[in-house]
Amino acid sequence: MSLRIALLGLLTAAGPASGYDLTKLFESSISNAWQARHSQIYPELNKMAADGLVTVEEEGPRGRKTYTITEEGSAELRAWLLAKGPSRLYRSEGALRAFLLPTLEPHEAAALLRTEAEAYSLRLAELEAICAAKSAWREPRFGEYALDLGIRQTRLMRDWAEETAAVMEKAAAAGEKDSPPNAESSGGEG
Amino acid sequence: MSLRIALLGLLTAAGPASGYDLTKLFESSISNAWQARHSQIYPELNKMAADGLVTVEEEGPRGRKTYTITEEGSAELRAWLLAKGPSRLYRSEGALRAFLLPTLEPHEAAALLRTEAEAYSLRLAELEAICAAKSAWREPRFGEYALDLGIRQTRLMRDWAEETAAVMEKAAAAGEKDSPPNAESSGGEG
DNA sequence: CTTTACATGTAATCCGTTACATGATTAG
DNA sequence: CTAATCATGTAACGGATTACATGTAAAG
Repeated sequence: MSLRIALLGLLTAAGPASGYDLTKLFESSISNAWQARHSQIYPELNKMAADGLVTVEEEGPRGRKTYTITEEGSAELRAWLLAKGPSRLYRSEGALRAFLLPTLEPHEAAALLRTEAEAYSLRLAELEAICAAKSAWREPRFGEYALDLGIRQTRLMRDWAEETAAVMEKAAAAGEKDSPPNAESSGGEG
Repeated sequence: MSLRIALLGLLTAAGPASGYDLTKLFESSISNAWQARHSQIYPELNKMAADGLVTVEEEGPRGRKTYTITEEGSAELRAWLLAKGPSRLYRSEGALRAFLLPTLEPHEAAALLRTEAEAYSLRLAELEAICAAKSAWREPRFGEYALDLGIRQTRLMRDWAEETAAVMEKAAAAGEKDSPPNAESSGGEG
């Protein structure tokens, strides 16, 4: 369902667009929250057309089909947004990796975190560049809020990675993986 | 692949466990980053056993099978963590919703954001409670870093939602959906 | 003419969710 | 005896990825 909703949102925000356009829009705008490849988008658009949520208003040069959202499509999008329900589907390979890092030796984990932090820095720079030179949306502020969110999230990941790396480096320096932070008395626990 | 890795990680961190245990561990620990139901976990464990990544060391009362990670399993987990590649699979229905909010009227969006913010507040309280009374992991600090990350992310979402709600409320009060923030001179930019 | 970008699709496979199905053990 | 919890599984369906497949138009 989410893919369908995302497409309806993009069509609302960017105006009529082809599957090709929507594929690129996905990458350049919404990929921070959701991802889809053209192989998923094209069939979905066909289904949506069959369901009356979009129409093909115009056919261009090389088989290009320009989709326009219908009233029914707008209603569907609106209904989805207004329907509550804490349907919080969330998956992040980055967070999963973060979770599993302590299964490595501290110095290994620290090194990885530093690398990750750098990647997040780069990503952050990209996002800030997009923020500076943003494309023309039909809806003026569309994407701005989400971009803001994306920047905040990326910054958070970078900071977390760096701080955690620092902690792990300290642990590595302190000697061992299993030694607790306070290295004074050895509390015997099973 | 991620599911398999997550299970290997949990078996490393928590020690031998049954599919049932792992299902609960998923919910209580890693659900902030990844989700899986028992219907996915049980078959996966069987496949992993077939692949030699885990073994059934012990069979308990009602068909209970206790899985233990093997050397091969540890190697697989380790390899996955050390193998880089910015394979950042990320999906968040919450972020998607955020992205699409500006397609609503500002006052509607604001109301939704307030609701979301409240939900995040609750979630935050839950996570902080887990943080206070955390369970005993085999690896001492396992899950701590990820929990810290989860708390930060939840707080970020709450704050973002509140701030964005404020902006939208202001926009709603200013009158219209399409009026830009600076209502003075119309800066002409292409 | 050749390369690049535009443009759309399908098929095989895998991942994930929901629903169905079963039964043992424990606590009251 | 009954209900709750423990414990494992399968089947049907839908969502997502990868690879395959095709062809047009524009730019050099």
